[in-house]
Amino acid sequence: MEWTKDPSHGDYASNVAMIIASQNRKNPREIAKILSEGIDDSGQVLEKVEIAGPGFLNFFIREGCWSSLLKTVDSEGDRYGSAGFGNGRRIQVEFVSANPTGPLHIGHARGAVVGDVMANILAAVGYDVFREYYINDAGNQMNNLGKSVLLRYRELLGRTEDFPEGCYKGDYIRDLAAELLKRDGERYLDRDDQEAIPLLTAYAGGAILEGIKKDLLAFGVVFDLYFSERELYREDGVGSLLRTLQEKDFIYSEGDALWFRTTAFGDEKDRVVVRQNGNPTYFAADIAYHLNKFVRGFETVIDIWGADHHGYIPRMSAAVQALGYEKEALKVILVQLVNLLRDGKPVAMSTRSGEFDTLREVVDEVGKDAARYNFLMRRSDSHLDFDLELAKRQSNENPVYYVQYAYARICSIIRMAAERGLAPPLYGETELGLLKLPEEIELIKAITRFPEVLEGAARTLEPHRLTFYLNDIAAIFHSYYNKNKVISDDGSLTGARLFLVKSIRTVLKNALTLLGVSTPEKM
RNA sequence: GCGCCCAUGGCUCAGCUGGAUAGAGCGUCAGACUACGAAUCUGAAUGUCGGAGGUUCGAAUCCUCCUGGGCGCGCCA
Repeated sequence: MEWTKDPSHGDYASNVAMIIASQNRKNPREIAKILSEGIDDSGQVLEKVEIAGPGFLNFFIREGCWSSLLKTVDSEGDRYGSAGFGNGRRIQVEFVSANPTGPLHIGHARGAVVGDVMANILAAVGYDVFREYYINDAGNQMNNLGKSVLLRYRELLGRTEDFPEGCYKGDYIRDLAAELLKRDGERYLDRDDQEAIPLLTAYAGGAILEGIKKDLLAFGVVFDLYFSERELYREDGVGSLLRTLQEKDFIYSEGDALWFRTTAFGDEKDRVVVRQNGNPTYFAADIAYHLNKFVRGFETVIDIWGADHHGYIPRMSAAVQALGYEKEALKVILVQLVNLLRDGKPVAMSTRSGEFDTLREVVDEVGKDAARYNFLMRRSDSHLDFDLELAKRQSNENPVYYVQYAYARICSIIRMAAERGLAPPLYGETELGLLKLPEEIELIKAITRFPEVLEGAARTLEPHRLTFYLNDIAAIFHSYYNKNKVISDDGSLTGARLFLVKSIRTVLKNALTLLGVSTPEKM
């Protein structure tokens, strides 16, 4: 059963007769006829049922019936649209998870919004959602961070050394070094690298992570837990994982390294989990982390990764299966890179250029609402152009305002009505049968679609469906608004229309809230 | 070389997992404020859905090949 695109096909249509026919090699129109004769319309909602085309069943709903669909909007209010099919099952969304080696950039911002909104959506359909950030605070890159700060620190004290490959050159490193000098004085100047680097790594990593948390907060993104990779090692998570895999005979030794037989689960080659030098790989830690997630009781685990990591999926999936979990227990959403533009021209993504590229700077410039909305205007696995000037522009080129404006307009109407002593009625207090203009029926249908859209977004893990839906319903409303007056001399009609626009407002509010976008009553 | 993703109007993209005449926004052109907010609306033009086969009642959607792009193929993370 689906909504029709063409009114001449009725309101709903079903292709069920064609499906049955193709399975039984019968004439679809005859099946459709049999089906249509057996329809139980005890609720008297059907105007007529037609058999059309190759065997479609087209359902025409009686005019007066639509408004009854608005009852739930009224009774559910800010819960309208939400559902319970998640059944309280525990689901974890892991996202951002950037190394604390530098501030978040624009690419992380997209992942942050996709993850955050995905979590909101899943919570709205009844899952018990947990948001988590995996801190890669172990390994070489962190070491390089500490080294970078040390070098800048010594530089400040007049001791300049070569800056090796792999070290971080951003200005924030100089800032960290200067702060350290101010705080701790010269005590690291003559320390051995082996001694000094871990200290500076801990210092810099901690400071950067605090910055990341603040930036995310300003972006409206809050985590239930920041999970530390180092913590995982400290609790022997990696060691015990390796023992488990060994017991299950998924590990073998070759060339002085330990290999994980991921090919047993469809990976194209086996992967190293312990290097020749005895250190576990990043992959080993990541498996241990995922095992930890399942042990904590999450039934489903969603990872949000940059699309450049797509090649990593088969081995992670293999690991999950090797540990005895269903393949479907791990779901990966890939988020494509963002092209940052200014007036159509690419913004240099280097930190040196002084141009905008961090999450913080972008949010400061264009605002949280515009940034978040823009990141959700495409499927997450497709490239996204993000134009700073366009995102700031308060015009029809900027879809956030289009939707927020619809919301503000409705608020304005309701304010205006209140000045005349009219409050939007409750369901049952008004004659909704008066809403029979085609645009009004269209609006009611659009309102009705919201729970379906939300459910679809949850099932497919596609948050962009909400923005497309919002644009849709806002457009129908704006058009209606320009053609018709809500407040008129006709008291009954005014009441019915106030109820209608109030219902739209509820949907806009609920959907925008899921996106983490504000709902201003005046703009 | 192997693997994954993508190709839809001038531009940027949707297309509800196989349905009816492929839709939006931007841009272009022509219009609408003495009426609840013009950050809005109305109308017009623009398509061999990259190409070629195949599957079937029916394909932008599924299968194969080709072309053209992106990404991945580390004892990096």
